[in-house]
Parts: sequence; C-alpha cells; structure tokens
Amino acid sequence: MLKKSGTAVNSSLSLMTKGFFILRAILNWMFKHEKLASPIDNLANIGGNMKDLKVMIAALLAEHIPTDVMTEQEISELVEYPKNVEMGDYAFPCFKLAKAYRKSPKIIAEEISELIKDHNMFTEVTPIAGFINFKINAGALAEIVIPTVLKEKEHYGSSDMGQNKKIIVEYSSVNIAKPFHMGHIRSTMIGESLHRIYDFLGYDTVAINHLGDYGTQFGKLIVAYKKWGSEEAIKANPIPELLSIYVKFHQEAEEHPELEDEARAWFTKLENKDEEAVRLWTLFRDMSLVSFNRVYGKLGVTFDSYAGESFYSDKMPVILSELRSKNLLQKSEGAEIVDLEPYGMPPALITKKDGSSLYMTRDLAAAKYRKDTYDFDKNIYVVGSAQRLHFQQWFKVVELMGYEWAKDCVHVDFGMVALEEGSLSTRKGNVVFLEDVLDKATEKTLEIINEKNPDLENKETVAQQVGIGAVVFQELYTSRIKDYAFSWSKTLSFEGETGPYVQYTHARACSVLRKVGEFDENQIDYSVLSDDASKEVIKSLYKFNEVVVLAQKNNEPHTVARYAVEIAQNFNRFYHDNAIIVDDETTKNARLALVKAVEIALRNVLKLVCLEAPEKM
RNA sequence: GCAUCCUUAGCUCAAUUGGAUAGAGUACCGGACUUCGAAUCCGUUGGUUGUGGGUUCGAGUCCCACAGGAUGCACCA
Repeated sequence: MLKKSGTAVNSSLSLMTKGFFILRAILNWMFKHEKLASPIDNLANIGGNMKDLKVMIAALLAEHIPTDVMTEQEISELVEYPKNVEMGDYAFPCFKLAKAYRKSPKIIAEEISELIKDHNMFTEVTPIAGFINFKINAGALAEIVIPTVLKEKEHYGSSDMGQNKKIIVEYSSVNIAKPFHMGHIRSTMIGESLHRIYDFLGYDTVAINHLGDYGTQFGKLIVAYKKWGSEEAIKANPIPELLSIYVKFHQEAEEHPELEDEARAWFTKLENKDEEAVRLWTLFRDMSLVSFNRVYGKLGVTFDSYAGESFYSDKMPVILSELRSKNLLQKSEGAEIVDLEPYGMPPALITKKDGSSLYMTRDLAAAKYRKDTYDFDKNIYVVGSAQRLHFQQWFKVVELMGYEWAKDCVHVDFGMVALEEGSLSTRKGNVVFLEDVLDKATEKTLEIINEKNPDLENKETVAQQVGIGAVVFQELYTSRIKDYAFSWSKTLSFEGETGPYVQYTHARACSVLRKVGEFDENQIDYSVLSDDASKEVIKSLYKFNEVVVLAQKNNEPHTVARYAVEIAQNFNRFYHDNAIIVDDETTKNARLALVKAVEIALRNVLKLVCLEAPEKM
C-alpha cells in the first residue's frame, strides 16, 4: 500500500492532537456501543467545540478510507467550507486519494458519497467534480448550537486550551511626555484585542505597557522645566505643556549648545538617583500617565504592568556581564557588538563607545527578567514592522546565550499609519491626536443619535461607545501587516462593515427580546429553523471557537472582527426574511431562541475586539 | 548597495493558510418602512489577483526574475 512519504508529524500541537484522539476515541466507543441515537446527539454532549463537525465528518470518511492511505487526522485537516453555499456546508476534496486508489478524484468522490449518503447528520451528500459536499441538517445543528449558547452565555466560544499557560503581551508602549497620537492606536488595540483573545481561551495573560520613560530626553525636560515650566501648568495640561517646554528646549539649544551639556548632566543625576531629578522625573511620568490613562479608559485598554525602560535601567549590567562571560561580545569601532553575520544579519549593537547601553540591551534585560519573573510560555511584542530586524537580532542573541525560550518570543508586527499628507511624525508637527479622533467620532455619533433616536437615555455614554467603537473596529478590521493612510471620512463612517453596524445589530436583537420579555427556552422545536437564512445564522454561531482559535494562532484580531460582521450580516438577513414575533408560539419561540443566541454571541465577539455592546443606540 | 514586507473590482479590504465559478463593503444606479429598530435589507454594474516564467491533479496563496511602493541596515528608542 502507498504510504505518504516525507509527511512531517506535527509534534508542536501535542495538546490539540491529544484532545483530538480522546474525542475520537469517545466517538468510536459511542458509535460501537450505540449509546447514541445519532452522531448529532453525540455532539450535544461534547458542547460548543467548533471543531467537532469536521472531526465527525473525518471519522465518517475514515471508515471508508484505509489508514495507510490517509490517516483520520489528515482527513480532518482537509475538510473545509465550500466556496459557494449552494454546494454544501462542508466539503472534502478527494484529489490526494487519486494516486493510492488509481482512480480519478471524480469517481472516488462518487463512490464514497454513495457509501455515506444516508447518514442522518446530513440532508445531502453530493459528489461534485472530485469534492464530496455535505449539507448539514440545520434544525439538528440548531438543536446543538442554540442551547449551548444560551447555557454558556458570556463563555460561549471560549475554551480552556490555554490552561496553565502564561502569555505576555507587550503593547502600546507610549513615550512619556509625548503625545498619544493616531500612530499609537495599532499597537494599543491589536495588543488589547490579543490580550482579550488569549484570556478568552483560558491563557493566563500579563499585559505590559513598556513605557518609554527613560533616556537623555528626560535630562532635557528637567532643564526645560527648571527654566520655563511650572508644576501647575503641567498638572493642568500635562502633555501639551511638557511638549511645549521640550520644543522650546530644542529651539533654545540651537543658540545655546551648553543646554545640551546641562541636560546630559541632569540625566546622569537621574541615573544616580539624585533627589530632585527623581522628583521631577516622577512628576513628568505620573502626569503623563494621568492623560494616557484617560485615553486608555476611553478605549477600554488595561495593563497589568507599566514596567518600562526606567524599570530595566539597573538590570542591564547583569546582561552585559553574562554576554561577556559567554564570549558573545566583540569590540568593533569602539562599540560592543554580537556578530550575527553567520545568520545573515548585521551585527547587534549592545553598547555605545562610551559604554552606555542601547535599546537592544534593554530588550534583552527585559526578556530575561520576564522569563525569570513570569516563566512565560509565550512572550509577545506588538510592535511595528519597522523594528523587524531589531527583534530578529535580539531573539537570535537570546538563542546564542543558550536560552531555549528564544523560540517563545514572538514579534507581532504591523504596518505603518500615515496621514494622507504624509507620514505621521511628532517632529514634523504632522500629528493627529488619538483623543481628538475619539472625541470627534463621539461627537458625530451624538449627532446621529439626536437625529435617529432623540429620546435615548444615556446619550453621551452610548455616543462614546459607538463612536469610539467605530474607530477601534476599523483599526482591527484589516490584517496587521499592511500600511494604511488615516482618513477622517473612513474613520467616521458608520455604515456597512463597521463597528456601529455590529453594535446596531446587537441593539436590534436586544430590542426584539425586550419587546417579548420572557419565553420558554426549554421547549423549542428547532426544526422551525431550517430555512436558508436561519441556517446561515446557526452556522455562523457554530464557528465561534474555531474563529477565535484561528485568530490566536495567527495573532490576528481581524479574523474575529470579520467574524463579528459575518454574524451580523447573517442575522440581519434572517431578521428581514422572517417575522419573529408571530402568533404561532412554536415558530415564535424557536426564532426568539435564535435571536437570543445571536445577542449573546455578538456581545462576546464585540468584547474580543474591545467594543461595548449597548442595548439601545 | 544589501535585506525584509506589500501590490487583488473606481476606492477600502477579504479569501478557511495549496482547492471548486476570487468574495464583502463603499461609490454609482434601481427597489423595500401604517407591521419585531432603514446605522437595515434586496437587486444591477464592476476582475488578465502588478508583469513574465516555474512547481502540480489544482496557484491570489509556494519558487525564480522583473517593476512599483514601504521599511530597515552602528552608537535614537
């Protein structure tokens, strides 16, 4: 018999694989002992795990495909969703079987379909051009999915796959005393969303804001403050005031270069824990954090730690001596480097000529500290793609230091945000402040509410939830890696594939449920839900966990954001095609159950992309 | 110069990680509110997936070359 040669056994997914085999074993046992009336009842016992239908189809196919031709897991990995719904809900391509069977995929598909077509799990099993297409029984699927959603509520879609695994996510990492601008939204929101996704999957997460709170610029700030600043002004308006004295410093320093020396001296004092220097630095840091936290509050972003550059300032000598004792450092042009030429990379610069440390040294010290402190399973950095080489370099240095956890460090990179007029840069004054964007979006939302729903209570709160939701959702709706140009008109649009669209759909579902009040969730005839529109909604709901796991695997929140729109679109179509509040109790209750399940799923999915789910808007 | 990433409908973006006829939104045009929320829904139009090769049953996806754009490459972070 033919064996697949050179197929690597996937060892990294041992947990998932184990789960797979356990599940498989249970299924086999149950089938053999006829404990179950149908495979679908079997699913109901398993709960809301999205992978199960694929697994079941694979199990069914495996009964007719010898293991030495293709293992059940290989089959399972090939099961997919057809491009076109008309063809079916699941599909299996038979092309890889052709060699072993010495038959055309078309004929294989036909033969296998014939063997399994009477299965009560499907309404149709059709061979088309080498694919076996499965149409699932919508009512039966609803009977599994909807009660699961109603029962699991805010946990629906979650899992415990990350149990006892520690994940560090570093994101946002803004600079003290500098404006929080539109360019910072990416790291901040991608990071926060990943934070929530990992949490939802049962991981133990630590969210770190690696503040830019150290360096010679603080010497400059101290000098500027002593000459032109005041505590009152800074407390009243921290960032603009700090920025303005910082800018003034640079202007004055052009004519009076001695200011630079003064600044260096003050930074040295700061490093030596001079009382006044530390007091001022603390003031700048605390005041900056007050205004940053206002923005984080609006965005719903939270951190477990703000340990930034200053925190690691005393942890670098240890790393340096470790690099030295491991013979990794070389002198080069007066500086100290780690040679990475064998790995096709430019040298990693570790110390300057004057012996002081650099960015790279800090990241090394921070990573080591985090491993020692948290013993992470994965250490994620949500930082722009401009720093790709930097991360590759120091990950390699960690590896050369002999730490096996180098492989657990991940750079989650993303493209640049530009303005339509050019790049976003504080120095050029080419800045859009993030908070201005959030406020403007809120303002516009309030106008829309006043127009559409003037009697709404808590208008301001809702306007903030929806307006900011629009900005955040837009940010998370596309894949990370691409650059994009910030555009007011796009940011302030609330129709189509937007956050407000999803929120509106949620509010609409709430509205129906509010109108009806209580209904009996336990006596429901799910066969009512076998029309096409209902079926698509149920299928979307069923996918929840699979989508979240995919997002986690790729560290791509946009997978979840797009899923939110998918549920909303399917629900709106259902809503339009079907009257929900009808006289016939059976129909009404079944549809209400669906509405309630959608409401729960939308609330959960919105939370993962950091959006609120207002009940009215 | 070297390296990495990006290029899909007029515009903004997807595409189950190599599967079937490449999909949405937006814009344009045309329909649907005395009835559960019209921030909604339905329909029409829109494509040589930057170009040229290769790999294979099968390529937007993998490989090579080229073009355009972005980013990085020694003392900033």
